[in-house]
Amino acid sequence: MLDKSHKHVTCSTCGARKNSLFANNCENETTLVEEQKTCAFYKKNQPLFIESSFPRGVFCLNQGKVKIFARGDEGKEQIIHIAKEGEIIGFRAMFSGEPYKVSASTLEECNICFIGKEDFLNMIETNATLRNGIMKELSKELGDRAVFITNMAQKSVRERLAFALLILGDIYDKEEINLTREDLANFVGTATETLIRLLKDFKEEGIIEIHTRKLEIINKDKLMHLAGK
Amino acid sequence: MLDKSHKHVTCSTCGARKNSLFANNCENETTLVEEQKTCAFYKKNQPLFIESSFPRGVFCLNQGKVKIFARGDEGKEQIIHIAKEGEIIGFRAMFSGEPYKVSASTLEECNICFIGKEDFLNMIETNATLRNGIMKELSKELGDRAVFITNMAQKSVRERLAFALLILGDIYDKEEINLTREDLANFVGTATETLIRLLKDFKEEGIIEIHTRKLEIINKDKLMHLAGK
DNA sequence: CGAGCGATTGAAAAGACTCAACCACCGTGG
DNA sequence: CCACGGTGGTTGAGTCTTTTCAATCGCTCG
Repeated sequence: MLDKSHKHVTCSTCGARKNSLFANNCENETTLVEEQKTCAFYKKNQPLFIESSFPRGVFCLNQGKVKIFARGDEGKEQIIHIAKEGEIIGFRAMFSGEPYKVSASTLEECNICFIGKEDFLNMIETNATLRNGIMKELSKELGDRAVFITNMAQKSVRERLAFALLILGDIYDKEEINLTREDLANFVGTATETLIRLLKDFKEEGIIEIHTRKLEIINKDKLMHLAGK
Repeated sequence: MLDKSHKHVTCSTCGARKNSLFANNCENETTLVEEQKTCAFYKKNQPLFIESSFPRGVFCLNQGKVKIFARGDEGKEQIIHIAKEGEIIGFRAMFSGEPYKVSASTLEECNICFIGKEDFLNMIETNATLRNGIMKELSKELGDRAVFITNMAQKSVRERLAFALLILGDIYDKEEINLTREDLANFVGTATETLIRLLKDFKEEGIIEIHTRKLEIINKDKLMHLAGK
């Protein structure tokens, strides 16, 4: 549980920054960000931004998990990515000149800082290291999404679930995976019922443990094999 | 048919450049590119680069169409994008530091120029307009791929085919769509047989005309409706 | 003219989805 | 403290889309 009273995060002492694109900022750059940002506590299931609206800045995730998702024609969510501590969220739309093509929403209680568009773009313009980091990140994600598309198109739901659990295992690291069945289904790209049946199979095969809603990966090797790696 | 003897393209007179990210280059920048690039004629079905190899530079498509695809575990291609005249190909891997996650291969006879990695990265570093164009492009594609993923996960094959044909209609512009059934199936993300059956349906519904291998879109409105737009 | 690849068709099987019902846990308010 | 309502989780049955496999066709190129 987060300390809800502590809503202000200081960049210079921010633990999440070490793993972020701001990691290589020097001291006066950090101070600059510190002055420009605002900071807020988010409850579970609160939106950061919504598809088709226009971006006003970027979000810096200090604590918690955030889902990035698009909505299909019937309104069903497709989760594209789950962001964890240290990630900067929403910078894509800073450059594209388009409205957001995805939405972002907290999966749990979060501490999130905000940097305005102007400030962020200025930083990009003047700080080559940061800029290169951003370009690298954009590029990496683009590659990841090519793989994601291919998985969606060619793998069975069972294989995709295995793949998804591996990704989630990394994201949740030492914690247990903690998502609603619906969110997990929307990440895998399947119906909730199908997902539940497959989880049961995985459990019976000794691949995962199910602790009510939380999932624990028992046999990572088997998962990797299933995912086709 | 291309004039195969004319293998050299001059940037300053290159028609494709007008629609490219190099469009805003000033004269001496254009001269610079001109000096650095090499130029080649490609036959049909020739690879530009292959997944998991390391990038040596970027490709500038002067004439023709190029498919960008990933391979699934069984080797089946998933076409992610089809590039046309004016597009710069392979710059993602310039920044990511990773090997290519996709392959590129010509779909027809092409004229393609090549700019080495060093030269390209220098240009990016010094030319802010070009750089911003690249960042914008990376961002746009990232957004497009979120939509692509969602379509794959949620739409039926029929809907995806409609969607694909609309995209192809734009890419082939005034020409007729000219792909093997297999390539089209690998773009839509389905089996070749399924694709063929659906094409037949579309034809019977007066949506497309089939001229042996080439396809002509007759009723774009109906397609848009089918694609769920 | 024949080989071979790409295109097409049919039939059967499999995977996944939908719908409907039911359960279980949790927080709320009486 | 307990009944209530609601959300999220689970199960079963039936249906439908899509895939797979096998066979045939037909054009094009050498």
